Amino acid sequence: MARKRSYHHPDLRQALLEGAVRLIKEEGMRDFSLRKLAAQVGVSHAAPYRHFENKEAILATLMLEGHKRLRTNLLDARARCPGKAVDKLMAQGRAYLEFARKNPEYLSVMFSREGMAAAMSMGEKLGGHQEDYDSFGVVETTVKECQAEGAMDPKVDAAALSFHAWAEVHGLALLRNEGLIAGMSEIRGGKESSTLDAIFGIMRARWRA
Amino acid sequence: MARKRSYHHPDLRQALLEGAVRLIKEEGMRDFSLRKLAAQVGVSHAAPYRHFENKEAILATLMLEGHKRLRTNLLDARARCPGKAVDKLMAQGRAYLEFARKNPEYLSVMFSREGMAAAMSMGEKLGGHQEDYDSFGVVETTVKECQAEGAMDPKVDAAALSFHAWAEVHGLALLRNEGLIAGMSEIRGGKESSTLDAIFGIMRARWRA
DNA sequence: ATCTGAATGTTGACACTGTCAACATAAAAG
DNA sequence: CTTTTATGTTGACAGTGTCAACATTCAGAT
Repeated sequence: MARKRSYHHPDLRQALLEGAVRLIKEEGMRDFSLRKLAAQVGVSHAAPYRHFENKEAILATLMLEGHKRLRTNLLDARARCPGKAVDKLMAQGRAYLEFARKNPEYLSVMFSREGMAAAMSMGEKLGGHQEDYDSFGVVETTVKECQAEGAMDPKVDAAALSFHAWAEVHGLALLRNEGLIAGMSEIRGGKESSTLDAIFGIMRARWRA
Repeated sequence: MARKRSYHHPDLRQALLEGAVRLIKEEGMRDFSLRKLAAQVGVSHAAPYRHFENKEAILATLMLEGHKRLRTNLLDARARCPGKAVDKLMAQGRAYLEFARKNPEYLSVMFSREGMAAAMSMGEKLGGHQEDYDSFGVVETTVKECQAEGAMDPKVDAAALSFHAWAEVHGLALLRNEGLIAGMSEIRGGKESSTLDAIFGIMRARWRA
């Protein structure tokens, strides 16, 4: 019977965030509730309000955290991948999908609700480190490299190209997370992984100049 | 003061579905509640349970309805577009985006929650008309036409190609519905529509054999 | 060390939600 | 006309997000 923690929690804010991730992972985004979270952390049901304005705020924080992690994953993928910019872009696509598979709880938060609207307005409060959460910017940078290397048309708007690449992978990640790809693959007697490989093959071929 | 409707509603089930769409459109998916719906339709808070098992069931029905509508939109787009299969595919992409813009309430339902899982299991109850809800199948058919016309590699799995095309547009629709594209375009001093046009230009160029 | 104010945690309430059981009424079947 | 079935209503229950009032602990000034 570990003696009850002191009246003041050592770092409740952090404990709440970690507990939220765990809870969402276990019971899914839909059943996530503040009261359960408070109970799980071992604190009364209104305590979270000393650290977060409301439920949305804690989710928004998680969303920012997710973009931060995604960004480092993308950066890692680019750094680890030798070769041309196009290959780096493909590597980032795979990293995105892997992130989505391993952290569905983050992805469901990152692109739900008013989405980045809350994150954006909150990002301003966080001081000058907005870059840290700019996962999209990583893609855009790589796209520009592709243009510089002549793999993509330099006359086309880089943002449009980046959005296209992003949407391509983002849509794929969502469809898979909802089980659509697995379902379809099963119906046709195949496996999800092979279907995904095929799709990436198509992407690769299409992106080559 | 129209006299109070008879104790038995002429067609409560349909009224509930229509009311749900209206409510979701007005107040957004998040604030949608059964009790508000019941009140708006002018019926007591438990009445909906005579027509739907629970809240999810009514949303699932809406989801099916959405896929049905999307499907007809895609079919229309294909029928209306003369020319090669690749052009028909592009037309379907634009139709998808238009549907997403005009019916965000449907889209948010169609691809939320366990998504199609509920719809699939429910679709079986609806008898042999499952095709009517198979919006994905329309895309796959067109892709196969592309292969037959030599615009796409016939050796590549048609399902993989279709998923790729679907994800491409689906991701785009979601990013736009969340305001991301509009936001980015604004930042760069452009308009959402022109950004989208650019993206479609890219898609078209990439899909050409 | 003591007093004082701010930070943090708790309790109890409120309005709201989804859902169910018990009841009431209308329509259909016999 | 009676009985059964379909449909709508009322009232309850547990659970939710949120707030105000209260309690406790910590930090800084005296």
